Amino acid sequence: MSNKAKVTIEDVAEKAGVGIATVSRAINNSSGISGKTKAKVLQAIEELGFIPSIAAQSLKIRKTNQIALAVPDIRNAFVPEIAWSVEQAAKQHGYRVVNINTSGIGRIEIETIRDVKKLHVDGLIILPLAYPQNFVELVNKSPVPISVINYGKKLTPDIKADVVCLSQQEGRMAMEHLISIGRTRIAYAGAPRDIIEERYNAYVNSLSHVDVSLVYFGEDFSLNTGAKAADYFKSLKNMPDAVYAGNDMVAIGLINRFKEIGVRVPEDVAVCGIDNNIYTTITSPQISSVSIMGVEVSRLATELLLKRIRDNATGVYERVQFEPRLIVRESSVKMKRSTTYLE
Amino acid sequence: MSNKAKVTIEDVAEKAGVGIATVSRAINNSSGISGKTKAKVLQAIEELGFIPSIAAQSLKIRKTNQIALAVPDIRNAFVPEIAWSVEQAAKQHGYRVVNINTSGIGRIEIETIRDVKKLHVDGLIILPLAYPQNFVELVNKSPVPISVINYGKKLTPDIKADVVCLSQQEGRMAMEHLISIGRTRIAYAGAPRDIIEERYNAYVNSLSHVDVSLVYFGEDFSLNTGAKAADYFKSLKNMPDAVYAGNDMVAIGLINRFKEIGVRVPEDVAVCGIDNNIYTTITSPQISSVSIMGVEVSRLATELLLKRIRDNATGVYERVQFEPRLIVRESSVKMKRSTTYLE
DNA sequence: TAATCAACTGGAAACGATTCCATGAAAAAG
DNA sequence: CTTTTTCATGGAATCGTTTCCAGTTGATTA
Repeated sequence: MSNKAKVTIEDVAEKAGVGIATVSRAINNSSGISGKTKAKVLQAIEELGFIPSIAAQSLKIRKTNQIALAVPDIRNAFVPEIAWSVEQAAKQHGYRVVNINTSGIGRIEIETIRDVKKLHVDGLIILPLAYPQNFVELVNKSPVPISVINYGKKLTPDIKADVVCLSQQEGRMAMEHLISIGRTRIAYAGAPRDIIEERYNAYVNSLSHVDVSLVYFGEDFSLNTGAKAADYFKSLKNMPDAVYAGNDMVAIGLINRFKEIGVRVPEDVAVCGIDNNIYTTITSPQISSVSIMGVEVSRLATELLLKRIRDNATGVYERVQFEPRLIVRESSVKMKRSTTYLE
Repeated sequence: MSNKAKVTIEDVAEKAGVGIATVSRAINNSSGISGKTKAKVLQAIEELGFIPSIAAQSLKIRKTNQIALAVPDIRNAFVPEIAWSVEQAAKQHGYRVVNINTSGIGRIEIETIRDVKKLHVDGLIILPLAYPQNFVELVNKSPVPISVINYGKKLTPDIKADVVCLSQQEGRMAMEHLISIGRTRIAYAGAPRDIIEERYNAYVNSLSHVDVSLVYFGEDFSLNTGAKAADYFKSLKNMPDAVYAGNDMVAIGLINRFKEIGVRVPEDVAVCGIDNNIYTTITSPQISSVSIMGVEVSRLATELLLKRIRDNATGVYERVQFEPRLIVRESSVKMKRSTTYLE
């Protein structure tokens, strides 16, 4: 770590034999500067290794070129690709990303929005989990633009933020897939829970008749629930020929356990999960799943936020829905390559 | 998004009937201010909803309260917990974290270090992958302190950065574990590769005699290599009774394939991986592995960096080694709970 | 009571950029 | 060859803090 004294715009100006205003024009390549002078200044900048003080710029132009990304927990399976996607999109536009983990705790989600100014950012992308009471209210009084990545609750239309979400077709797509491959006794494994109960509803709605013996409600959407569901289904006289898992963790638990107790996937039972999280490709068989389009959703959320920042706009907030996408893998359709992995 | 005019320190001063210097003292609770005045000021701050301009503070005190974290790719299995750990540690000290993905590309690692000033941070934590030629040189001329999370090359001792790494005992620990549970025909699966060839060396050094038929070198450290290794080992007249996998991805590929071809893990073959990445717990059986201590390593790297920033120190750079830790799971030792998952 | 001293306090000068505005030179128009 | 217009240019003000330094006040001491 070396420590030369800071080179300022004034040093550059002196070296180039021009005024500081001119140097500024060269840096920001604004108009009103001749090509010749500009070259001279750029030359001086190069020689001195001058880098403008971002603090000073920020103070003056009231922009930080930073956005914040608040997610529940970067360690959650579906989050890293979102963080990655946001960072890529932001970088393209010259923005840096400050990462915040809210732990899905309402209090922290609240603080993040309320004290967004303390983050020194021009905007905020938030993926809420807790959806605290006053969520919309806080968003609406935020001093900086906000984009919401909404995988949870329906948000009231009066929210002053761009919202990117999924059309709630994940469940239907998974079910249609299982039906389309000729399965007739399709089971459900998951948990009842308000935020994503749509996934169970989709199950019910996709069937003309629900056989309640084929519904397994565990406590949560975990590996464990999947494993227990597998045991349960195996114990039935009349086993299902397919399982629609409420999410991928359940699907993984299910498949692992099925393999242990001699149920073949997909021959005996086809399995389809939801989320298309990163784990779906490391299991064997790899798991068919419905993608929640994390990369696309978060990229758009970023683009919308940056656009709003750039335009300094406050009107006409966007609300975009992505279609989930079915990714067929080995857990529902027998494939040739069952031993080796692609990529 | 609302837009009141910015409340400045002057507004506060006026409201509280004091000078701006006094307000500043109250904010930073510096000395030289009476309790009474301070209360008055704090009251005014509260009423006006004043939040100091970070840009102005940064400009004046030459600190940003931000650090950057440069990792290869947040989507890599072992990275999220590092990012999480860094963020937690930083937050405790009032620092924000700017995340950078280098993609493990040397050019980007170089740029990140060289242009660290453009990141508007007080320090940098970098987890290099490419280790470009001039890595040390660039680090040494960085204008801000750097901490290196070093899972790769040995770094020359003249590097002007705190370095946190692992004692290179991962391989030995995995091998000792397999030996200690009574396995005698221990195989190796992985790839030859300079950075972590130590892992293969550990294999050789842990054995009095190396049976070359038990060494499988694939092209990389991937699931695929693991799957192919499984096929290879199965094809042997005299199968190994344990496999030491060069990393967890190989171990996963190995185990998945073993299950498919009727080799029981751990009964027939015990498997131990390295990295203790997050996938090890979602497979069945869960995988025994040697932890590279990502959380601890990165937390310390963060603490050291912040300490150096705070002390404005340039001398006596730390070089800390962590001991890897063996995590025994189901792939090496038969356990009761093979169906359900803990946590 | 006067002198000394400590503790508060506020004005003003930074910090390092951007940008308005006035100025001068050069180019275009008459 | 003037007069007008255009274009570059630099000086100075400004962004919102922190902090030096000098001044005020009230308490302590002789």
